Amino acid sequence: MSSRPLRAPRSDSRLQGLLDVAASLFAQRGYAATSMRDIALGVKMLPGSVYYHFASKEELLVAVYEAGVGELEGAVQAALKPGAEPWVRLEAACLAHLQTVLKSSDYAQVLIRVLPEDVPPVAERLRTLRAGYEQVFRELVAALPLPAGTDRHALRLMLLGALNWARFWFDPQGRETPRGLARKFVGFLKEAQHAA
Amino acid sequence: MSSRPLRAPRSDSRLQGLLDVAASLFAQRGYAATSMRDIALGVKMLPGSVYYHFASKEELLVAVYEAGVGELEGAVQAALKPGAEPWVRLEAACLAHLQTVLKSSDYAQVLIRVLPEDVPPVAERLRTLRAGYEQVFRELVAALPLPAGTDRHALRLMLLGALNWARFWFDPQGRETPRGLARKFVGFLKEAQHAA
DNA sequence: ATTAACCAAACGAACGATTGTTTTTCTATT
DNA sequence: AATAGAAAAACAATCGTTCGTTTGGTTAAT
Repeated sequence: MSSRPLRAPRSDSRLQGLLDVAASLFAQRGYAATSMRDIALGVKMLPGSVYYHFASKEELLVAVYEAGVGELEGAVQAALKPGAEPWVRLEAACLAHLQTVLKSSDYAQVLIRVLPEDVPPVAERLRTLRAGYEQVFRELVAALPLPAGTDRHALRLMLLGALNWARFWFDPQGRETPRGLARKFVGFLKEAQHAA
Repeated sequence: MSSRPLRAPRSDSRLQGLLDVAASLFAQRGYAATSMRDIALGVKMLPGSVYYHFASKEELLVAVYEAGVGELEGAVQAALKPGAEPWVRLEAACLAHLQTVLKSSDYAQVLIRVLPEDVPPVAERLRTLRAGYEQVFRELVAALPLPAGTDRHALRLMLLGALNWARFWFDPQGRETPRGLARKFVGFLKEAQHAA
C-alpha cells in the first residue's frame, strides 16, 4: 500500500541550512561552547523551532557527525584509483582527508573537534561512526608492502594522528599545502626499514 | 626596614588542591563543559571562594596551563642525556612527552585538550606557553642527521601530532605502552630516505 | 601577658544572564 | 480542511561572578 512515496521534504526547507550552521559552529567553537540559540539565530530561526527538526542538541550533533563521515568517505573513495600502488593509494587518501578537513568541510572538522566522550549520551554512536570511516585506512595500511614485523596498527595511528592534528596548526594562508603535507607525511614512512 | 621576610604562605593552603581539581576537570571534560561550581565542589569550597585565588575562570585555566608546561618541560629535560645520539635523544623526549601526557599529569593533558582558540581572552598567552614548550622539539629535530632537503618542519609537526593525538585513543589497560609507541613512532622516521 | 589590629581565606547568599527545552499558537502551502 | 514548519513565550536549571560578612591565626602595641 501507500503507493505514493512520502512527499519529498519541501525543497526550500531550512533543514540543510540548520545543519550547515550547526556544523560551522561546532567546528569553530566546539560542542559545549555552542548554544542552540547561536545555531538558531544563524538560520534566523527561534531557538524553540530547532526542536521541530531535532529532538535534542545531542541528536543534532549526531546528524552533523553522520554528514561528516559521509563527506570524508566520499572524498577518500573518490580519490582512490583501484589499480594504483598501495603507497600511492595511501597518499591519495591522506590528501583527500587533509583537503576535506582543512578546507572544504565544516562537517568533517566536527569529527576532529568534537570527541565522542564530550557527549556521553551519544558517545557510543559517535565512536561507531568514526570507526566506520577509519576502516578505509586500516585496509590501505594492510595493503602496504612492509617488512615483516612492522606494527601496522601503530603506523596507521601515527599517520592519522598527524593528519588530524594538522587542523590545529595548519594555516591556509601559509606556504604549506595539503598536497605537500600528504606527500611528506607518507614519504617519511615509505622508505623506513621499520625494525621491529 | 622591615628586615623580617614576609611570612611564608600558609603551608596547608588549598590553592594546590584547587589547581589539581581544575586540571583534572579541564582535562576530562574540556574548558567550556567544566563549571566553576564543579571545581569548587571538588575541593569542598563554595563557588565564590575560588575568586579569592583567581580573578576569573580564564585566569584559572592559564595557571593550569603554566603548570602543564612546567611538568612537560621538566619531564623532557630530565629524560635528555646530553651526550647521546640525536635520534636517541629525540626518542627519549617523545617517551617523556607520552608518559606525562598519557599517565602522570592532568596538567599536561589540558595542554592537549583545551585549545588556545577556545578561550579568546587569553588565547595569545596560551599559545605562547605552548610554543615555549615545543621549542625543545625544534632543537631536537634540528640536530638530526637527515638528508639535505628534508623538511624538518613537517617532520616535527608530524611527530608531535602523532604524539598528541595518542591521547584520544590510548588505552592504559591495553597492550600498547608509551615506551613502545615512542620507539615505533621515531623508528618509522629514522631510516627513511626523505626524498624531497 | 593582654589586647587591638590586621589579614589571608573562605562562607553564604545573591546577581543578571544564559542554558536546553517545552508548550501553545499561528501561518503558509497543499 | 489538513498539515508542515516556524513563531512566541515561557520554564526550571545552571552559568560566571559579585559582595558583605565571618573565621582563625599572626603581628604589633600596651
